[in-house]
Amino acid sequence: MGAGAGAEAGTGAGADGPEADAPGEQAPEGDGGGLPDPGDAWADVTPDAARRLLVAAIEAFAERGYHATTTRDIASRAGMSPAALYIHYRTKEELLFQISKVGHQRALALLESAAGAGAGDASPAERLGALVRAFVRWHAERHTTARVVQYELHALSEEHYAEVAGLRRATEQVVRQVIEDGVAAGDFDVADVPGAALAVLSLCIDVARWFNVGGRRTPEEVGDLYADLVLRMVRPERAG
Amino acid sequence: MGAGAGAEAGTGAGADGPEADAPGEQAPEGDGGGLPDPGDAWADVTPDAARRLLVAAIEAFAERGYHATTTRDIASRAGMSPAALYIHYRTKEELLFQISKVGHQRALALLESAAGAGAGDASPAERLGALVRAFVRWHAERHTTARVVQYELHALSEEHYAEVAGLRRATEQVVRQVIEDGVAAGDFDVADVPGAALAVLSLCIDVARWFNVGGRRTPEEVGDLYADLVLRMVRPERAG
DNA sequence: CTGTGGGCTAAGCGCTTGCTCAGTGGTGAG
DNA sequence: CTCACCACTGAGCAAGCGCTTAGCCCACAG
Repeated sequence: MGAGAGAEAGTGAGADGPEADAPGEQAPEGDGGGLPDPGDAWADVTPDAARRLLVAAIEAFAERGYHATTTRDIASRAGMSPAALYIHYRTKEELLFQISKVGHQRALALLESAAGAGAGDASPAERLGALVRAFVRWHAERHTTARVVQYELHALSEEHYAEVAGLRRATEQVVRQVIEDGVAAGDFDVADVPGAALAVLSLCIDVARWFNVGGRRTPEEVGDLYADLVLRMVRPERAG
Repeated sequence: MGAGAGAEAGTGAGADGPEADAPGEQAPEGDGGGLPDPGDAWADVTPDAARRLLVAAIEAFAERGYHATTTRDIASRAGMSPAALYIHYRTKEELLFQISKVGHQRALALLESAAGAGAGDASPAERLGALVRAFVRWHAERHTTARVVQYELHALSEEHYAEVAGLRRATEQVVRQVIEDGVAAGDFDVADVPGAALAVLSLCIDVARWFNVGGRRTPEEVGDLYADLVLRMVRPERAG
């Protein structure tokens, strides 16, 4: 549903907005509500209690980090007793894995769809622009989920990490391919394709770190800005 | 006992190296050795025991995160009993604050020196290139420290965070100023200066997340690559 | 009505956490 | 030598952790 208040702020690198940051309370919650992140995005998770726990975990992990979040914290955010968590998830780590796996899958699907948009007729520049716009918007709009997805990897078990790492490699491959297509078509001038792909992904991912709903840019604005910057990075110096 | 083997691994967005990720061993270690990160960089911290604890904490926080690191872990890496930590630091959080504060101060000093290099005669493009090269190299070479500096902010107390946030704002201001100078001189074509500054900083900072010593690029190579990409982002489309 | 099944809770187990404190051992002044 | 000094240790405390268990409640089948 989009429309949220979006924008940014962060303090990230020094951020943008006033100095709005601090662990926030946020989530107005509720059906008609505003915040677009976890609420409706996980509507397909059933049963209801499992979804509430998942959403609560996303918010807690994003705010405090996995290790600083207790199972009691998650359960109480979901309005349940601590023991209820273990009816739906075997361990706290499995909760994180679910969030991470599904989050990565959705981000990858989004990227593939944007990169392949109008497969036959879209130019590499259009495809790269669409890809960046989509990926940035995802990291901004869903920055609560994205923070868990991008910054809590180290807390996964070895096997779970390996599974997620595969999705991450696929993600990078999509970006690399679009840039390679542009180079092959003569539309891009890029000496180091893997390096450029790395930079593009890095730029998009880092949005999750600094983006703040109270800031001055909407997810759409950041997406447009970044798509422009990325296209400048890869275009030949003298446009032709 | 100097350098413990430290460090970790990337996979960031898909990282760099082959697929080298997973908690890695690497660090050549030793006094004459290779790893440049914490060892000699904190040589001015005294007494000796306080420095060993600080270096141990940097490595542990970078590998596992602040909350997943125990005081016993830090102490044993430093070759001491858990109680010894409290002779030199009041709390575990104060240890983090020392690392974060000094790390931010050094990064800022580095940036200011690079941005002001040859103050009078260097062009904005040269200054921006030098700035990016220096900042990226710092995040790559000192990526263990940089990871703590950039990704453990949330674990600071409110007052300590506020102090560090001031340093971060100053950091952003340096980048913004160089870009503004370039725009004023007609050397850069940037519609949104704060937005471009944000992107530049974001790109540099994220290096700490994905950089891996076992990867295929040296800090210098990444610095050169990124300086080139950033200059393309801000240069007028038809170079003049 | 009785009986069954499963989502859920109160209580709590075993363990680890950050941190403390009485005491030890080595060093340097007198 | 004695003695104060202090970095440091061994032992351990209170609190909080992830997770388990026994049993409650209530919808639903018969």
